[in-house]
Amino acid sequence: MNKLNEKSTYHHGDLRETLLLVATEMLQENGIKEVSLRKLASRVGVSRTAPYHHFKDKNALLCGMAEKGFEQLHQINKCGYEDEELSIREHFYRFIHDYIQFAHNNPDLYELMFGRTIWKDKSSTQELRDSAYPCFQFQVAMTQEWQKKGLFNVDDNALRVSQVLWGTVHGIAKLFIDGIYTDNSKIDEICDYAVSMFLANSKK
Amino acid sequence: MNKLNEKSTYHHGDLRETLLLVATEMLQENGIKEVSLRKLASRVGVSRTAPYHHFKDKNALLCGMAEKGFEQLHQINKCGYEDEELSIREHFYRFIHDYIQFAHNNPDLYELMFGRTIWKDKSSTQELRDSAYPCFQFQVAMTQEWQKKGLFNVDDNALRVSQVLWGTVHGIAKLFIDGIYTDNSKIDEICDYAVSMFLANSKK
DNA sequence: AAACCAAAGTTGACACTGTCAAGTTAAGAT
DNA sequence: ATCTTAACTTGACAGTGTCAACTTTGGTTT
Repeated sequence: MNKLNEKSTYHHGDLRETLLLVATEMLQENGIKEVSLRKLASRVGVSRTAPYHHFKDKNALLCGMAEKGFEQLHQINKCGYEDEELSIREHFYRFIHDYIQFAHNNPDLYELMFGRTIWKDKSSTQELRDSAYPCFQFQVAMTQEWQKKGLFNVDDNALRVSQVLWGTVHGIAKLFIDGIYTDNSKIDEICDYAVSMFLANSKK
Repeated sequence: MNKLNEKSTYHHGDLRETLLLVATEMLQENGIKEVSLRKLASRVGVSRTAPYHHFKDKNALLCGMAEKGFEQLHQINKCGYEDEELSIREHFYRFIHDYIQFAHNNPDLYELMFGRTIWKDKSSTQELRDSAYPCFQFQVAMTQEWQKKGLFNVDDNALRVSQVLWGTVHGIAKLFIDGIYTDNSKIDEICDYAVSMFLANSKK
């Protein structure tokens, strides 16, 4: 377990974390298609099947990577929300911009986090859900807070507002990172329009 | 070339179409992960590499499948739009509902049509683009028409309105079919809310 | 009618993938 | 000093996409 003494190569010491790290590197460099357990293992300098002592299968590894992604995104949301310099309206702006920016900066990770591969067929691990749900819930809580403060109609169901809101942000993000909206220079402009649309009849 | 005389088995006669058809069946049955060229070929009753005479590679086959999907979706949009019984507002309702319904009915096909696999890295075929772009453009044209008729603010950039609108619809659809929004019974409710949100300060 | 060509379909081969079973190493507890 | 057990390795298997070389066939040209 000595990271300093590098002599003992048989036991890696911190393989699980290293695998997650390097796999995420590979994901960002060449996309999900190039993330194979064998290439990963060889790049980390370990045998083909070593990862199986830390992850049940490839799906579990992918879930682990997505998990870290949700922690990042959650952190970004928190930071924006806790910035006391901003008005409510600015908080809302910032949420949308930061969210889409995150997706744009980490397209393959974002794809992984929200993609079918991980979520359908109940193939998500418990750990993934434990990291993703609080992130989702934080977004609902923020929306609720904004609603209370007059940004949205208080009569509307808060969950629905938040679902439509997240849908919009998620949809725009995906259309960009999947290469269907191709003009990246227009991201901010589209974000701005989305914001103004949501706040069209807000009193604040 | 005789479909009736089934004796000559060497030449299939209509392999390209059959491959697209059966591949799409496989997609709907067991998801993209179970669509392999070899299983497809064997199911069609042809050798492993026969498909290569009709599609450059697997990607081209997938593009071909998506192509058909866009034709379907385009048709659905047209049908809804050309229904003369409906008011403008109802047309708008119908577009959103039909769109999300299509995605919900064909989750894997929808995933394929709009996913990274096909669009990123310029890996889309010319034929796919020729079938997808008119479909996208029709949606922009509809939005423009609605804008003219007073559903949206005429001062806003029509392309932006349409991009945000499509983003919302696409995002909600994806969150459902990817298994992140899990309560399918709430689809209509969310659609309704999205519609009312977009038309909050419409004059019509 | 004979010869020919190009399209359509075949088999063999290769490198790559995820994953299992069985064996090896070594770190830490008794 | 011994033992347990987690971490790691090698060998093996079935499955994948795709290439090259070969065979069959239908239609066109002489």
